[in-house]
Amino acid sequence: MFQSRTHTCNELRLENAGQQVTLAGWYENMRRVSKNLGFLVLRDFYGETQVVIESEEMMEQLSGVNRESTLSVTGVVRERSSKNKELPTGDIEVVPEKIEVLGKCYYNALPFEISRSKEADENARLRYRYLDLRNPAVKDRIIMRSRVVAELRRRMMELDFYEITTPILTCSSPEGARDYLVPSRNHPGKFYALPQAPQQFKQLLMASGFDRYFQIAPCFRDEDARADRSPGEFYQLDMEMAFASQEDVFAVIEKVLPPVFEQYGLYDRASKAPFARISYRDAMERYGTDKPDLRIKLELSEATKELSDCGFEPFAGAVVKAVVCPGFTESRKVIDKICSDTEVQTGRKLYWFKYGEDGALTGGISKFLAEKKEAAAEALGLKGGELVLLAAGTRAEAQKTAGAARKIAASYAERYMDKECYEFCWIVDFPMYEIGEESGKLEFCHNPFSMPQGGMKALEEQDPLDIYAYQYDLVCNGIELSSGAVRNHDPEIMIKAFRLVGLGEEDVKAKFPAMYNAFCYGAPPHAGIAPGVDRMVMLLAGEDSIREVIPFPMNKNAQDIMMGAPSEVSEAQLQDVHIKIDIKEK
RNA sequence: GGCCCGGUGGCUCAGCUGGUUAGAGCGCCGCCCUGUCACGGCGGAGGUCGUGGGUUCGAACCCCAUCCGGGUCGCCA
Repeated sequence: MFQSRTHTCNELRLENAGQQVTLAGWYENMRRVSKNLGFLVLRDFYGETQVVIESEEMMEQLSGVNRESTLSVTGVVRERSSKNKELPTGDIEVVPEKIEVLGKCYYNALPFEISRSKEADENARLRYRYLDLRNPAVKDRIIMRSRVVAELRRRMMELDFYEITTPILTCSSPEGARDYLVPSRNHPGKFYALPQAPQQFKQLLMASGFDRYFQIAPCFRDEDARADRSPGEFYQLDMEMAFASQEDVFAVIEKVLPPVFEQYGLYDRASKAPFARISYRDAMERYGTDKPDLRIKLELSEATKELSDCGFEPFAGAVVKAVVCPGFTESRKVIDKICSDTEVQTGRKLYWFKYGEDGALTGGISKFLAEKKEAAAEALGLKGGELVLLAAGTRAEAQKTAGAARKIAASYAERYMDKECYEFCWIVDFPMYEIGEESGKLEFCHNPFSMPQGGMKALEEQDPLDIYAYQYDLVCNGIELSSGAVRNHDPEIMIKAFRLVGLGEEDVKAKFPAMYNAFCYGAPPHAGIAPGVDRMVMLLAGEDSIREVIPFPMNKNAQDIMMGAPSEVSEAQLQDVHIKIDIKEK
């Protein structure tokens, strides 16, 4: 048996000098100064400690040991003659009497340098994730995630929410993302599905009489990955409240999230309750997106009336949206960059002109605007010194392009952005229905379980396209953290809502039998939300890739190249679950 | 599935308009160095330039195909 450690590698200080100690950890590095003097760095979960080698014998013993082997070091703590202020243990070193190799590293060339693994090839990092995670900078993200999750739990419980687990093996749901399927052994030809979210179960908990539910819930969706969307599986802070309105849900989130963001995030400022509430339509008009970054002080202006018939061909008969950038002093080069970046991102052209201190129009498309100068200046509130960026097209195209230009302009000119904070907002009043682009027919805009604003009366009397849902998104710094809704708990309203898109009572019963039946036995009005945990931690850590905050992430193609998942299975296993493989050749 | 970017020693990358023997830093090996802390100095090993085909007197570089990785659009109630 090896000697137990007496201290961790981040524990010893000057006052420990003279003590006999045993440390254990990874052999990170050796700075060899001579034949009989070298400085070995020992690293464990907690930190690192310098071990000074002063004998030729011990130097020789270690010359046969590869870095990243695990060692046990027993010796005496000594004050360093030259201290390292950068290191918590930098005042001392351990003079070893005995060094024992606990776990040999068999390779003298690693796939990448541990301390620089973040620069290594993604594939190598994933394949050797256990080496990647030895890098403190990588490991710290995972620790942070653990602390954030613990803090979210603590705060939810403090608000009388109960964490309740819901099934992982459940049934396939007809809407939404592709399911992950699990074949059933006892029921030939039938399948379980992994839940895309605990949506129906949490609503059933409400119908069961639970008042406040939450769960750090694993969710499974078989959809393609993005930098901010891990393939296959992810976690949500899923919550639901009975006898609750939209405002009740907002109040909980506004209480729970800002302190966690301030405590664990890059920035120590987060929005205070209440967060800004912006209707979906307003968000599109003012920011050109339904997930606005409110740290950017610019907003879109409407210039259709003044400019659509100014004689500039691309504006003719089009909606024109403008981004007015006051006090713009950057070079022509920067303006060109804003335009080209916007075009790359949206596929649409961005136009511009400058409004001088003297009221003169210069640059860009200014010569087309001479006649409309006064009207435009008034409509856009120009005072002098502005750069005006212009986008044209259908309303949606102009909004989207100007929205992108707003973000890009702010990224080139710092004065338009107070970067060092977390700006939350609620996007509310999403339309209940829309005309599907493919079908050309009326469809649910988001979630068929949402309560239409105005209830049955709205469904019966209003144009479906004018009906809003009690459906909301939580947005922080331009990132969508969550959708949520006041649910439709009334079977009659549910059926009516489905009727409008051409589905009937039988469809509701067939697709969501448990929920429909449960709601026929007296259901509480309820509402909830489910912010993405991975995405929140990513935002707090300032990481651009979601893989940095997941302990064992899959690659873009939903493969775990370390474990080899997905993998083939034996014929016997397939027979057990009544599966025949039939792969079509390309 | 579409589009964009990339693939060059173990790792990160440079390599111009196609032109001698494909370079650098890190790591590895050897020698030197008694206080380093990204230790330093000297020397060395290590390359089918993703793969296949083509153009050319000549290809890491140009063309075609293909594989792999990342990003993005579709998709994600």
